[in-house]
Amino acid sequence: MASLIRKLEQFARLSPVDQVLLNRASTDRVRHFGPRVDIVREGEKPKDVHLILSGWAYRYKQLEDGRRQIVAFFLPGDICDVNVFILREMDHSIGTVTAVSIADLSREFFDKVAAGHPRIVTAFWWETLVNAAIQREWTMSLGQRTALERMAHLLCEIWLRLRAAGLTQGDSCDFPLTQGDLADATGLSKVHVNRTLQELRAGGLIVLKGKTLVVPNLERLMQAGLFNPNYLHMDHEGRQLDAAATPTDAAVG
Amino acid sequence: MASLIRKLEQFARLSPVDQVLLNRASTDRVRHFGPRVDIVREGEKPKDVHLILSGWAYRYKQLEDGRRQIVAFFLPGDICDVNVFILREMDHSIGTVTAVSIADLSREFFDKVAAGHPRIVTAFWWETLVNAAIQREWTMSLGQRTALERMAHLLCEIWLRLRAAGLTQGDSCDFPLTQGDLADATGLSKVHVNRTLQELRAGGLIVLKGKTLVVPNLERLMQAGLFNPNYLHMDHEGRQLDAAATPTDAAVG
DNA sequence: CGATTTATTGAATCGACTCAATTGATGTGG
DNA sequence: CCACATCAATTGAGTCGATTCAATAAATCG
Repeated sequence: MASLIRKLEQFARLSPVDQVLLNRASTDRVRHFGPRVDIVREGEKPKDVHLILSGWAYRYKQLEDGRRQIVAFFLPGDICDVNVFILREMDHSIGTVTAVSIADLSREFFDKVAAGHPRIVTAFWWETLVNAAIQREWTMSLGQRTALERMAHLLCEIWLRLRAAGLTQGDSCDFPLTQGDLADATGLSKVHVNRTLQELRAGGLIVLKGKTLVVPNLERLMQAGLFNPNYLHMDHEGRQLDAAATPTDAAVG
Repeated sequence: MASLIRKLEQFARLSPVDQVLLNRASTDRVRHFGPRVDIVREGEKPKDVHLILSGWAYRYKQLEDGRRQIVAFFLPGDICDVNVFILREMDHSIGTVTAVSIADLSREFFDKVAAGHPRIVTAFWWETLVNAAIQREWTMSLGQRTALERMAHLLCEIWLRLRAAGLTQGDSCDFPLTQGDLADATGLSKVHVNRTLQELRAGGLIVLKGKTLVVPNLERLMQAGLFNPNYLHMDHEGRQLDAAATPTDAAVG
């Protein structure tokens, strides 16, 4: 599908044959889910790899006593976990935020890719490495950043990822997460998320209302979140150093 | 080297040819570092993949103002990041705790593996997926677990990983981390780490003195840390196969 | 439209932090 | 091998960021 190819092309030049393969894989076995539903549950045997075609989802883990941590967000074009099926069981669950469409990618698809599509292999490695970097950055946020920084940082990450996927319109975007979701993602309480968002609003860093987020000045939000975009590794081929200093119009893709 | 092969064999059966290749790669270009030294720095162009032959190291990120987060520990047999060199620059640093020996694995090595050693490819994917799972678990810890749970959890993880590498002796092991390291890894202050360790000691969950850790009762420590080992994916099919190789003191250097 | 979820506000509390000082290890050079 | 310096661990006291509890207001939905 468009946003996956677009994303992967950021990194590796895909041949027409590569693209045909990806297109076929992403239209072959498609499933649809409603909002607030589990796609995958901890303990299950992973059968396929999931490609998000549309909608938002998250990866989460839960403790016996109910404490829940969202450990990642999935946006359109994201692949849940390249090659997970080599593991015996899932160590986490995946749930939807909005209605979601996914394509199931089979083991056979990956075997085929491995056998004859080196560019896609490289692109998948890149996706994997970036996801790992994002996860590290979350660790950093939860360990070191204050509530305000953490929230600002998360919003920057989502914003840049949405923008790279072509899902922002000017300085605004759809934003279906509730404050409860943000709480589970940032490790804060719902109440404190509310207060933190108010602080960001008061500083003119965001406008968040209904299910729309507006970022009037990405630079300032990045500063507030001590956000350094290097970990997203959106800067390959011709892109210059210092993507941080480059304002919004340096859209990716 | 022994502990890498041992680890990978846990997951995939490696052929003699596979093993020769790995052995050659891990004795080919070896470097030695002192304790408390950086092996890799944020911003550098990743040139090789590093395999830890001996010693402890960590991956860390740092903010402008000095706040530092350790995001992962490396123990003997660990590979820093399969395939990192496809990224333009490092988004984090790697530093040593003790003296460390590493082998540098080149791009050519990985190309060779990809071309003719499917078992190693699978094993590397497994390593990658497990590392990702560990990172998620850290996110969970930092976001949801209390100081005590967090510390207990971290100690469990390190313990199991050391044990899998054959680096525990009965119920004790070498433990070169300072309370400052533990603070940077758990997102707690040094003072609070100290108090948390005392609490664990008082509960008889650990004995930590000098640079030695004793875990008298792993079960209880796991309970204290709400530790579920599933995320380490140590339970796979391949393990049954080699009943011959028993976990004794297989040399690590 | 009532029902339910989501967002907001206030007040009291607590876990973890900072500051600051002391003790205990470890290490090094004379 | 001691003396000194340094780094790591411990303890106490006061503070603060974020939490919990609790209630109300505003959206959203069937």
